[in-house]
Amino acid sequence: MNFSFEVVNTDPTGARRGRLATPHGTIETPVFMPVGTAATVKGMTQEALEELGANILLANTYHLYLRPGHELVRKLGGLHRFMSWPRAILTDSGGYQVFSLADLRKITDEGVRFRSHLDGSEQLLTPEKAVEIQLALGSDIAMVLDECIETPAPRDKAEAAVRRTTQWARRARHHFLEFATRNGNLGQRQFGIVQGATFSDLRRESARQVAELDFPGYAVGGLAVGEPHAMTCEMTGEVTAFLPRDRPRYLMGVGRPEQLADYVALGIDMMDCVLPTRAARHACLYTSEGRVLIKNARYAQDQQPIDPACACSVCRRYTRAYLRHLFAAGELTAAILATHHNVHFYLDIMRQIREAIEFGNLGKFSSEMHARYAAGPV
RNA sequence: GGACGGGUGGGUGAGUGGCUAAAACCAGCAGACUGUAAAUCUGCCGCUCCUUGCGGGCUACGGAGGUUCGAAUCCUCCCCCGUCCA
Repeated sequence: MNFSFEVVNTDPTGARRGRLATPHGTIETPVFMPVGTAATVKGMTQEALEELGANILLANTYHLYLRPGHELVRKLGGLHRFMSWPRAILTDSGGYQVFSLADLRKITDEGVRFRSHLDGSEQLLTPEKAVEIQLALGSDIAMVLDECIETPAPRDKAEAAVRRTTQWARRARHHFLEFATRNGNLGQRQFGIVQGATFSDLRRESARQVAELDFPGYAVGGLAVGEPHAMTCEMTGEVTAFLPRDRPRYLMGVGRPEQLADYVALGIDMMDCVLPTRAARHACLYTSEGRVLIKNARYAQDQQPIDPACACSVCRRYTRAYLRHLFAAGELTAAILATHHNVHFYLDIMRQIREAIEFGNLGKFSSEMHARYAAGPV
């Protein structure tokens, strides 16, 4: 199956209903991609993800490079076969680790030197290396290595990150096209990434520069890393206006349940976030009425499901009281059930968003979500 | 009956004269989490008062007395627990 993207519908807000075809299946967009950094969505099996209708997962270049190693994965038939995931995979480049492992790395124009958090060994990740690792993994979509910085950031730092991100994108693009031609590529596509922190002009400039490299898809990076939601939206809007309409747009690392529709309304087609899975492991459950902090004493005798309006298998079978007990007891099943529910909830939000775009009432959906989540934990 | 060892905040358990309302861990309560170094991290955790502060008062280290400016810490007696000897 060839890689292609088509916008099948738009609504007045600027939201797009689309279809992204990959070698591992066609994805209805806007889409939310559960994060499976180390070739697993923590707390979930691949069969469960398939049942929930996840059509694309995220995995991480840097983490899989360190362990088990991209060459091993290649030898074992690529990431899809290795982890037995027949649907699409997008691999992040390690750019986020530039941000999150700030105290363990050093950036130069050449690339990023990491001190491995696993064994302390020094590792060099370059734009070219990130390309090669991802080709070995065989993901459907490979991200270029970028420099992700915190927000708010000083102007000069943001400028430097944009300059380097563009420079790296150029190198990554060339290397990808050349290396793939020489060594074979089973249909992987490469996405560019826009940076620019919270500066509108830098965001626009970054978008313009990266778009020149003619990627089949574009990501907006470096957002939701400290700035307020309104700023995230403002910057996203600045960028999407400058990206080609016929290519998928991926807003990296977002968001909270009530924020997803906002990004979609700004023309975003793809999102990913660790929040549903991480929060689940930390006993934070997302529901149609807001967040449920299931460890709270108030749920000790609550015989309702997590979310009475939810159709997931966990809500059909287990009570809040039982979930609370599992968390209190430190049982692994707590994380498994909570993760299942939250991922279902996120994927269901996306289903509703896609439907809302078709019916032209995405704005209404968005304001309802915000209203329900405004009050804090239920 | 005797010899040792020991009794500390909900639990385990540090502390052997003032820096101790008393370490640490657990439990409990609450919160955070946005391209995952996260089954993690943070705060509170004797009672009480207020002008919420490195604030005041009270109570507290088995019990009762005592020494001392000052005691969970030293002394005396008593109670209880454990081990061993009769």
